[in-house]
Amino acid sequence: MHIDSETLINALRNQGLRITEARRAVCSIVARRHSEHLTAASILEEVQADPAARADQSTVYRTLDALEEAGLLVHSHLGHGAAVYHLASEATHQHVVCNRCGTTAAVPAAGLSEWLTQLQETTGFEVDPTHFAITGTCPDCATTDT
Amino acid sequence: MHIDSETLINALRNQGLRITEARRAVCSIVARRHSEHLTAASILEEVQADPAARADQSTVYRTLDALEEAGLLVHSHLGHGAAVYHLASEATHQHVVCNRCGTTAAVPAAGLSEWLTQLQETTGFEVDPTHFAITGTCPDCATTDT
DNA sequence: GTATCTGCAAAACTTTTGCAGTACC
DNA sequence: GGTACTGCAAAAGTTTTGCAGATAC
Repeated sequence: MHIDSETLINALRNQGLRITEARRAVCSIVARRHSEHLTAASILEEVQADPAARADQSTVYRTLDALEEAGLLVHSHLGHGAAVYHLASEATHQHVVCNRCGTTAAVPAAGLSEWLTQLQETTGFEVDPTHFAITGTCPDCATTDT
Repeated sequence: MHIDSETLINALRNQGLRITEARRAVCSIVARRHSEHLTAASILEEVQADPAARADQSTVYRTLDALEEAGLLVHSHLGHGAAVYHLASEATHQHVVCNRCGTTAAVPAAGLSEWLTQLQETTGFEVDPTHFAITGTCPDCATTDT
């Protein structure tokens, strides 16, 4: 289910936030590229590439924060570098990340939820299944170099 | 099983690396404080506090890298901030990290290994169970503020 | 003696912040 | 009109790098 730009904008409006060009631009990019691993840097680059919509770095971060506050967006740390952002509605999947090439793969839901439940019961933590990444070595890198 | 400083030093020597005061100092700290969540900053602080062993920031990082290369040390990212280092021999446990207060808890092994095996089979990744952190909200923070 | 290490300093990289001006409602 | 947002610029925090000099082997 894809969220469109308007949905994001409306959600911001419902939070009492003002709708500005910069926010429209960021929402538009986030909505359009919802299936990718968006980093703040790539969003920034795309916003600044559009002469009609340029927004400053700090504005991009502040907008991403606002979207997170509103519960529409989540970020996760997939590796050593920058955080990646996804729509909260799509954040139901987890990732394994290759620690050599950065390739990611989706973690199959099977088995995960039982384990998370168990983890939650044992530790008392309310585990957030959207904010973690698992590292490993992808099949390609594993064969390329033992 | 605790690794002592000499074991680390010897391993470095076996890699053909030179044994310097700075490396001894870092190895000593890592060995002594093996059970803690050591950050580069805390190691640096401790090294510099010892007048007989001061080492520069860059030297600390380079030594930690060398120990990782040698397979004696691993680092993981538990949150938004700095990486934490542990001895590879002790890196058999995983962590849940509270995304509010930073408290960590150990993940019980029960259930984990089956799930990891399953994950490994499905994705083809050689999953590294030592380098990931799971975020969530710890019991304290969950009650403090809903 | 020489290749490796070290210290220093500065840069790289991501993210945050202060502040004066702009624009949304 | 007033408050919230923006852009700019600079800072903060962690990690990396270039280089000249020191040191382990």
